[in-house]
Amino acid sequence: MRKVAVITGPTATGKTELGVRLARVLNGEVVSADSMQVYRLMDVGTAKPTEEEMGGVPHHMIGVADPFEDWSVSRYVEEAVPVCEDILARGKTPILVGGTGLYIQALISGWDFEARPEDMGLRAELEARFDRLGGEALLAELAETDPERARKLHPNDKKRVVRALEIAKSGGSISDHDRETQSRPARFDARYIVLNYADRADLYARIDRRVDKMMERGLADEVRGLLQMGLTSAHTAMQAIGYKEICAALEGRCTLEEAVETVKRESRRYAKRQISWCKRYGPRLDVIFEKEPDFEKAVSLSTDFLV
RNA sequence: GGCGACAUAGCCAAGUGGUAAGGCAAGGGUCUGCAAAACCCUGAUUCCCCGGUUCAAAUCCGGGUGUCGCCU
Repeated sequence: MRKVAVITGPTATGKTELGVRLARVLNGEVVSADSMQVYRLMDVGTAKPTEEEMGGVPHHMIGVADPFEDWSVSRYVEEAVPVCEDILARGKTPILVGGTGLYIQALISGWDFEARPEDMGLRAELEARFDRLGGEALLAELAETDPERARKLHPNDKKRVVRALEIAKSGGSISDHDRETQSRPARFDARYIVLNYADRADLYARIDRRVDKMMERGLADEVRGLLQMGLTSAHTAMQAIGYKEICAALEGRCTLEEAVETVKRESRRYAKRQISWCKRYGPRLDVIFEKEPDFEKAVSLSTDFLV
């Protein structure tokens, strides 16, 4: 009942391929859980599956937003939940594939983000005050309305302190909201399949190789095109690894070679954070590859686990 | 061959007599509306080697080794 298979793990482990293979044997459809593949025109740098790689398996939540849009988890949940429900209603299995932990967690859990319109003016104002007065001061302010949250946040954590204050200003409390959403039952019965490599060095080597391939496939041209369209670092889409660094090179702030090295390094660090996030998942199957990925084995382990 | 400079953590690097800053990388971690984001934690019983001066040396002196530069 409402069973969803989740395929996750650090970047460059073969989530996409396993997703497609599993979709075939399970009669499923892939729902991407990737915060950057949602954007159109960002294909090579986000390692979006090609038509060929999708192999006829329906894929959802890819290229559903314009790079200029302010996309976020809330939009993701808003759109991905109905997609999963539709797949289930048609008697098929949603296969959630991606490395954005927050998106996966938000989708599976009962979290919702509705009824709280973004107030960019307020946010900008709070950010300015944070810069002027410091984190301790704003945290003290937050403590007046949400002491619980204030205790948990670090004074340097500008993003979260500002966010908590935004909610406080509109009369709410993140702690109350969290408690409320936490008490809800999960939306789906998720089974987690976590991909990784036995030896971190092998994963890192794959990441490096993949970045080189992205360059061969024209990542620089893709970034150039986006810049020409007017995309700037102010847009969320430009936070994507591979894009911001190449952008720096195109603007003459470093050489292309340096940018590529930075992309590799940032991708490795990103993978490390993903590994850390993955440790929280519940009913799970760890598929650990040795030197090379073994998808035959991964599929058979996964199907056993899911049935 | 001579002269000079330098030698501090994987890398960059501060410190010039009082008990080893900082940055980057690496590792670990947090995560409820930008998440490929943001944030937190961890590292030299020791400063190229040997000897000396001193209560005390990464810091001063002598020698050695290495690197770089200049000169012949």
